[in-house]
Amino acid sequence: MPEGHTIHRLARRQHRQFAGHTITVSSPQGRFSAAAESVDGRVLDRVTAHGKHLFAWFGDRVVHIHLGLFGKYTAGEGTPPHPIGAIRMRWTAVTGWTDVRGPTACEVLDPSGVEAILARLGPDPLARQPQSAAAWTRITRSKAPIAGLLMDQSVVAGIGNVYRAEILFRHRVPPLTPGRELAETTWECMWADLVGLMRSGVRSGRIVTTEPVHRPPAIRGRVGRTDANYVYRRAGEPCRICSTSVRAELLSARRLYWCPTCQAERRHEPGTVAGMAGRLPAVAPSV
DNA sequence: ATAATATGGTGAT
DNA sequence: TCACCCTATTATC
Repeated sequence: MPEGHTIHRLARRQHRQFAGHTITVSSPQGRFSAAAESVDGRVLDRVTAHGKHLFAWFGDRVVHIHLGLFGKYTAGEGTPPHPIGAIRMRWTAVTGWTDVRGPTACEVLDPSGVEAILARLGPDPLARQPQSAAAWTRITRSKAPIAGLLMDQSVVAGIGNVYRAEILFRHRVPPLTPGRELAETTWECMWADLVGLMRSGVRSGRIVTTEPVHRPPAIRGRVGRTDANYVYRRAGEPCRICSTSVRAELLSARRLYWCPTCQAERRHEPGTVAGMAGRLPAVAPSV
């Protein structure tokens, strides 16, 4: 389930488990064997993340992972299990092991290769010092729909289909609003909200975007799988706020979910906080 | 058993 | 806009 929060969570976990240790790097599946050899037996310095990209630094060689839609990591302590399925890359160290399956990208880069990737990514809400300015510059100069811009990793890095749908709902923004028609105050609210939601996602390992008041009481403190979001994957179900049937349509080959009532077209009113005013608190929900 | 689907991205047309 | 890559899980026959 890889949106930005997943990658940052992995980076943190891998850093904690493996940094400072000698790593045995292999490719049970074989497709990464040659590159694995170039970092095998090195000491891992650190693991970093930007957007959906993961970087494991071994001196001047950097393993770059992008999980894509299907990629997954598994990990554990002790000796690794017998390989089952297609394990592209496996690490083993005295502290344990980790496997990755199905990544879109699994390659060894030099630092300039990393720079090239970072250069084409927009600001990441999960950065230590989140900087929204560059994203706003792109949005306010574009006539493309805001729903598309949010998914464009060169505008904002780390948002995926869930955060996209949910952040638009939480700020009552019609998904097809051209970027240039979005009020700056609305964008500032959306960005601040993204920072909170995604940080909460890193902590919990899931994407919970509903406010407690909009979902049934949590059972044993656990938010139900079907109660975690407002519109994502809820096509045809009643909106949690107004009961209108949630709609879904394909936009650039990705399914877009929204409530046609809560996110209705409305006249742009410069200088007003069109977003969360009077509707949702400007804080991330407690999970 | 087979098909559809999924939180993503690239490169050709 | 489309074809395609990657893998696992869920839905349908």
